Amino acid sequence: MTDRLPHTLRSDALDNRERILDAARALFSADGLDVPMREIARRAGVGPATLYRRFPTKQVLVAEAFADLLRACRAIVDEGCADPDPWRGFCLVIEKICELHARDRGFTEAFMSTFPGALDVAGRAYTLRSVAGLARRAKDAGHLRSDFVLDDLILILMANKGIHTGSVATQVIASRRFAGLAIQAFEACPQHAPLPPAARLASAAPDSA
Amino acid sequence: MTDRLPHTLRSDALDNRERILDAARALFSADGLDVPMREIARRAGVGPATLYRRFPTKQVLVAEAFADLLRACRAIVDEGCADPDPWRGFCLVIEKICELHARDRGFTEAFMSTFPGALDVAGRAYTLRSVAGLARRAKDAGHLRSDFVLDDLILILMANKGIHTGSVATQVIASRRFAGLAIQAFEACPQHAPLPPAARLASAAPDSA
DNA sequence: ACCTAAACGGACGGGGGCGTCCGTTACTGT
DNA sequence: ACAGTAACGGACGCCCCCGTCCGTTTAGGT
Repeated sequence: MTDRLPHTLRSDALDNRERILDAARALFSADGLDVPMREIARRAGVGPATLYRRFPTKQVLVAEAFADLLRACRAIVDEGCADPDPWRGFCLVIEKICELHARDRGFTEAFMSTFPGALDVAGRAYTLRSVAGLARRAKDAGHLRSDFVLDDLILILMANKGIHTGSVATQVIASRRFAGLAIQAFEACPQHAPLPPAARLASAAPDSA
Repeated sequence: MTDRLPHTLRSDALDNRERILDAARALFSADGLDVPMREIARRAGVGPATLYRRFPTKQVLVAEAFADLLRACRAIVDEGCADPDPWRGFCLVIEKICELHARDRGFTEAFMSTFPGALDVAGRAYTLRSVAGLARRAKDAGHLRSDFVLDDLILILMANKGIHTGSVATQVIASRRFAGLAIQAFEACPQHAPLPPAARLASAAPDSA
């Protein structure tokens, strides 16, 4: 290494980085995002300085820790959009994302931007647009109620976040039940009473659905 | 006053007590339960010691601060139960309680026993039983879906808690919309797909509904 | 084997919340 | 008016978290 600026980490550094991410994922998942940085460091078997050297701010750590889970989230949306039956795809998105959030408390907080900007906004906007298209098709197929707006999905996700139980197991069960209720509410139905107006929740919503 | 143990407070003490409760209500309502005790004291214009003298623990303060709101909550349930149309009463309970929670963040946290034991369990159990009776009648009338269980109501309340927005105004709008969706999901409907099983959330539920 | 710099982590100072003690203030009843 | 005591609040010590510095260790190229 005769050159400056080594863009490659030393083997031990890389190892520690991986252990830190593992520890962060485990703790965030169980206890939410507000675990002390030092506890992550302790669990990873490194000093606080090492943690801060690798991830200068908590947001960076959160973003890196949940990068693949966020990818999984986007994959779910893509899978739903790929379904030939738009209503089935729509239901699948709700069910799977609710379950994902039920399994990981930290991810939910990160996803809902408790830490603003922790997750990339660009991808989020794109994902929202995909879901909007899916909803459009589900409406045209006559399965999704016509007064559904994208904000309703955000609303449901936010609401799902509020479900806290003791264990992850019951959390998942409760969340599944909730998703079932939500789907029921979204399904087009002849007796269809008009809903109260929706609140504007998503920042970007060019045409609402 | 020649006797010991004055069970009556001095006038200034009583005044301060009232100001503390007001400050606590205002701050809890806006920011949730985890505002620092000192900030409540500061806002009330008293020293920290006075606050701790009057309310030895935060739970006591919370319980006293939300006593009347809790009464309002019970009044809503009573009103719903008194409605000759059980389904209308049931809807009213959901709508009003959701709105109440939307208006006061601290009350929601207290109600959901983020602080365990902050609100009296006895009254809660009684209230739950009342709602159970109401649900029973709404089912018999054929308006509430038959697979509804009391835990679903808890679930909805927990979910409603998860809805956070910037202002109280949008919070209420969002919560109203959510209540509308919940009611829609609970309404008996011919196309009625079976729901995923419910999780056990309420501690006391002798016969579930 | 050796040298260099990357990497490490113990330790520090700062900030904030908590609950309590104690000297001072000011109600209240005579 | 006065005494006596309830009530007050500034200040203290404790703990936990944060982010950084610096002396030490160790990987990795020669």
